[in-house]
Amino acid sequence: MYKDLDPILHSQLRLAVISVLISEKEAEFTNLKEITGATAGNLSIQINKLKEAGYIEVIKKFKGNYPQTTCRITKHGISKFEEYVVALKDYLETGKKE
Amino acid sequence: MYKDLDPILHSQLRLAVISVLISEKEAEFTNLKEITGATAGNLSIQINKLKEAGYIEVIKKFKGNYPQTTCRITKHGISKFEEYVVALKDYLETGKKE
DNA sequence: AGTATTTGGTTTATATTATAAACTTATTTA
DNA sequence: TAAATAAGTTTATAATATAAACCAAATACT
Repeated sequence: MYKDLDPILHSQLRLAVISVLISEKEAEFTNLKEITGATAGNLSIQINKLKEAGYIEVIKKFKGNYPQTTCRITKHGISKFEEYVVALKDYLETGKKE
Repeated sequence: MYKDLDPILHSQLRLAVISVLISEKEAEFTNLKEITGATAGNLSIQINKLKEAGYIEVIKKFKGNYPQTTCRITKHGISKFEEYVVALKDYLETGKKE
């Protein structure tokens, strides 16, 4: 009961990024920015944290003349997300505690 | 998609407290401390935040010679929790976004 | 051609949160 | 009567999140 919630994932923006990457497998910075409604600065930092933690990989290329940052979830990221969802269930499912 | 997560509830300890109070309707400080594994200081602060936000009510009495702090969830707290659970689902349910 | 604006970000600074450590008041127990 | 325990609160510090400022290059205006 009440296992610790992974602090990397228990953050609205990082969780949203991972959520997108779980269902889409790959997403660009600008796309993530639009979907999440985050500011570029905040997104930049949170993407870096997810990268540092090994939850995502970040690929920097050029698309035409502009830089392009693409994010992809890693296996580690997927399994951490799954753990997080399981842990969180205990907090959300009420009336089942003893 | 990706509605904002209530910052009052999107906190491991406050969420655990609310989760307990949803299923048990009433709990004492020491009991919450034990269940959540939190330090007394942290719990004291988070209980106060929940009270300030009107999510719980705090009743201070004496049990024998010792002070006793009892927490109870309010209607507002219940509805906020329900909203939070709904909002969070979008982050957790994968492969259903468009 | 020169300047303003946009794109796609990063870095730095600040405000907010969470956590831990120290403290308080009173009560038991040795 | 000194030490330990109970039940917290307050203060200080560390961690996070957010916003604001900045940067380099590209494109658009005039």
